[in-house]
Amino acid sequence: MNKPAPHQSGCCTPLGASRLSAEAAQALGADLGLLGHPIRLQILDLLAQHTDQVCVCDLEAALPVKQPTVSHHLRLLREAGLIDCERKGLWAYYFIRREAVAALRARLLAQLDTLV
Amino acid sequence: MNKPAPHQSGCCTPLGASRLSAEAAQALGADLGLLGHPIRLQILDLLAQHTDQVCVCDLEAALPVKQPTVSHHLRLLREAGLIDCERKGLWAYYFIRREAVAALRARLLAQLDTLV
DNA sequence: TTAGTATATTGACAACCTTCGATTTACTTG
DNA sequence: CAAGTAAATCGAAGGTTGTCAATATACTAA
Repeated sequence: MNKPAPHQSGCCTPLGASRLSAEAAQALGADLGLLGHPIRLQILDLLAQHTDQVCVCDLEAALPVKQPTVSHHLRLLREAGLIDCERKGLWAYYFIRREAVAALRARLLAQLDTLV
Repeated sequence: MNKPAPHQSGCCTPLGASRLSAEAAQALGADLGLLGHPIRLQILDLLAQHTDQVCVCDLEAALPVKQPTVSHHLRLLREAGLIDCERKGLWAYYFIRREAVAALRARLLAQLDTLV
């Protein structure tokens, strides 16, 4: 991305680079973007309040979207490592990976702290 | 959204409702979605590391997008109350509203804690 | 008043995301 | 084996979001 010529008049002193690199902002944005969807938040919440595994059919029943959509969001959360599943015959049982959620929480918190 | 008939076979015990209501999930998702963009994160970071106000032209110089795009993201952040600005003649000086960021941080933290 | 400048807004376009019907896959059971 | 079922995947439609050129706005200064 080529920057335009700076202003000629002295409105201000030029800033240094952001502490947050473009790559770091991209990564943090991806984390936040993953969490930033109501269905995914509800899935995480449902899984978080059950110590045992939860069958997909129960998630479908608790959520206001159809089966392929639930499956899609489960995939995104699984690919991000926040949840995992175990297949037992026909059924799939999902569970939250609390250590991954805790790590994500810690990362977000660390970044948010620098903004306050 | 009409739910399909539940399975006939006993794969599991039906879940109760999520602790996170659909509305709460929507609101939390909006908060996260606002933060979940690299340019907005960089803007917040740039403003956060300066105690004084920052001229728009400096933000433009520090970001890899063009002027209207910067203006667009500044508007979203301002409408969310996370930043504000003061116009001085031709120039606009933006600043972070640390108490609003802190409130957002607290809200996110409270919700994330229930997931761990 | 005229020319010039910084920022905001508009409008159009592209990229991305979400959703769901249809289908496939993988399994169980008769 | 064939029939049936749960979940994943595919593919298309619709919606939202991000981007920028062009323009408008609001101000300064000659």
